[in-house]
Amino acid sequence: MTIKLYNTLTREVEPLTPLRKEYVAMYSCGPTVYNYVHIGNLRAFITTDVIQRVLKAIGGYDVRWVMNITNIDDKIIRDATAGSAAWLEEMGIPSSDAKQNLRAFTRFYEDEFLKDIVSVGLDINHFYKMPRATEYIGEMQELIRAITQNKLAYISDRSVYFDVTAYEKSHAYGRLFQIDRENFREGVRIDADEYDRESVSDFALWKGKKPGEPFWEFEIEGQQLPGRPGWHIECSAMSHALLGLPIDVHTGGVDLRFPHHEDELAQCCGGYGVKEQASFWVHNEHLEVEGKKMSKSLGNFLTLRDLVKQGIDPIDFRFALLFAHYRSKLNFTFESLKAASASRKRIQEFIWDVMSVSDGASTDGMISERESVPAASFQYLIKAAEALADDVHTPRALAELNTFVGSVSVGELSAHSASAILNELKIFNDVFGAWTFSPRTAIEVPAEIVLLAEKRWEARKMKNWSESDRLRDEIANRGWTVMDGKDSYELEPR
RNA sequence: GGUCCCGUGGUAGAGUGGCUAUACAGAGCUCUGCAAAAGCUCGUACAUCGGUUCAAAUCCGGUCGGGACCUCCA
Repeated sequence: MTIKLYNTLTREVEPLTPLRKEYVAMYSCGPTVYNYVHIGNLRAFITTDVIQRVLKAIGGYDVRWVMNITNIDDKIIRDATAGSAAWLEEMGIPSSDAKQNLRAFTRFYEDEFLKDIVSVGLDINHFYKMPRATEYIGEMQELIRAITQNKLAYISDRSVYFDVTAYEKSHAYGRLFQIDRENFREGVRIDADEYDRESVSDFALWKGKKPGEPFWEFEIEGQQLPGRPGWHIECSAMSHALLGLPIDVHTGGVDLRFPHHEDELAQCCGGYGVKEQASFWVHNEHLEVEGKKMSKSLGNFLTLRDLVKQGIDPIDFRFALLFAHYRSKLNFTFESLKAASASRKRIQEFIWDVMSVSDGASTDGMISERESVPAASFQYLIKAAEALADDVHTPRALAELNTFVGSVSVGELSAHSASAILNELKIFNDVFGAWTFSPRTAIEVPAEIVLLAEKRWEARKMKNWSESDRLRDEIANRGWTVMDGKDSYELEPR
């Protein structure tokens, strides 16, 4: 199925035609590892994961997906120094070597990041590469030299800056974001750092070292400029090094359109001489918490840890996000999370019910069984797939999927049809990553509960309703629900 | 100051000129000794004011409200 995506470059939903025969090349801006990621960050990673999965499961493509780890930047340097309040015991003892501290500090948060994305349903095996910025310093320096040779950069005060004015003479700048430079907001700090640049729109490609900071040697134009890379350069260099330019899809949060992506694009065009860095630029909207942007001062700043502490299953969080389109702002509330959780369980129960009818015939990955799915219901699955192909419209796909579930009477299903349905649902789960197709795990019931239940069953057989109800209440008080069947009962945790 | 987005039922969230999702919660019913689970049914929502139109939640304008971005925030 052809996949359509909204492209920030054209402001339109367009069909994706991969540039290469073998695979779709996709690059996603990853985390800056100086803290735990918050749930807003996670939306970006879950979105990009789902896009990647749609390309595979619905588009039928192979995908080479790269997500970078930014392990060098101003905030990291600020926090990763000896004596910093942000330094945690788990990171070990800070040394006098700035680079070593940087490494210990960033590896810690990198590991935490990986744990977090895995728990919200990302599969590390889906990544073609997860490059660390500091491992591509050489490639970045190459690119900076190329840009400088093309007269699109200048050296000032031992740093290197991209010259936007020069670039604009031969290229369009502001393709992803309309910039109104005449009306920069008054009072906002224009110069975010202490480096010298000729124009406020210029940005640093390379920042000269300051005392105590980690640095790399850099020779350019016959000068030695020890320092570190600017923020935007890493994504340009790594997407080029690992995937080759242009790539098919570049993703990130809306806030990255400018300046980060705009500058990335300019660096690629100005340095590598390509017309495009990516065919598609895809940006996810932000997540809000209780109707407000997440911020520490509002006290609505949440990490995955905060949710887990409240007993929330990270997969429920993932699922809750998919109830909204990735380009809409999403209002995260605990109530909607509960709704998503119940909704996810309902489909899980359906899957297990169908599994119990299925003949277990595995036709994994084959769609030849489709005719076995009741035709009236099957159309909903088609619609669900179409919704996913149409700019990854997960809420519409879920609506169709729910309608599908409601349209199937599991009891009337043949074993063969049940298997066919399972195969179809597996394809959707390749996108949603929200369900399991392993058998229901039996839950260990404590012996005392079993004893009470047995006593109750006896009482019930004797039609001693009052005793039976009393025992049920007692079992309920201990956290279990009894469900009576025809000639047996089941216990479930409440 | 500039640029832009949004306001849909109790909640979340689709729809973007007529057919009006979906989920959760809630109500009623069926089933059940009573329950639970499940199934069925239901609510008649589109900020507000005006305009365009045979017809507007959907297009246009005003108002009110919320939000984002404007140099290193996903």
